[in-house]
Amino acid sequence: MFETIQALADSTRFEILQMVRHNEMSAGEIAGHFKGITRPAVSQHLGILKKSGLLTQRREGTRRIYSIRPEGFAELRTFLEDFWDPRLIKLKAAAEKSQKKLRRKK
Amino acid sequence: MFETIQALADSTRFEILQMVRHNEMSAGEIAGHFKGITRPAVSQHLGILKKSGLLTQRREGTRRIYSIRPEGFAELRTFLEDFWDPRLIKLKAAAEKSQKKLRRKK
DNA sequence: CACTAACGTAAGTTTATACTAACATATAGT
DNA sequence: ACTATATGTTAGTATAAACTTACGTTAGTG
Repeated sequence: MFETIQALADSTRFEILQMVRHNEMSAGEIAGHFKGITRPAVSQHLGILKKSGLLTQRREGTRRIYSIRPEGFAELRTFLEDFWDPRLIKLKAAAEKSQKKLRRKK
Repeated sequence: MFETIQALADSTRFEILQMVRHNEMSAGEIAGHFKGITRPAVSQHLGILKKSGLLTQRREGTRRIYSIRPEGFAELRTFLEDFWDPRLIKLKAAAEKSQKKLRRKK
């Protein structure tokens, strides 16, 4: 899970995900969109994204096609939903309300 | 948004969030839970978390109390929901289904 | 006002991460 | 079998991020 977050937290990898978000792309196509960064570097990023579960890869001849792995994003969403339970917001709001009341009575 | 993701992607900051998730804590209390890391380092992490919108801070005398900022997490959740639109999953699933049918007819 | 407690901040150092260059592999075509 | 294309891998380097030490600040206390 934390691995997934770390995979997201790099601007190049973030861009890659934006790129393949709708249409799957080959490693070469992806690398072609980056200027000022070499192909091997992109390849390494693809490896990290794959390992983290945010991308999947399939082979097509000599090319490797990368596409979004929805499950990876779903897991992350679920984690965030569970992390900060909205029910706690209500409890906190109630607590603050009663505190204000007490202060006013002083 | 990306700032938020980067803020999450550090193990110390991740732990801090787990700690204050349910009960707000002072900077000193938080730093006290970390051995092998100094108080100033924790303070810097708190600054990053605050700047990213995941924590809020209020003063109480000489102490600073940190607590989760629900909006920060909500924004992140929303982003992830929008990022990979679930409707696309259905489209893709449908496409694959019809492909299988075509293959069977061969 | 002097002193302490609880912090944040800044400058410099260490460590982790991204990057490059050179090499390795695998598939397709001639 | 040879060559080209598309890509991954590895070792070493450069850059960014986290950490430490020393210092600064603000609110309470005698």
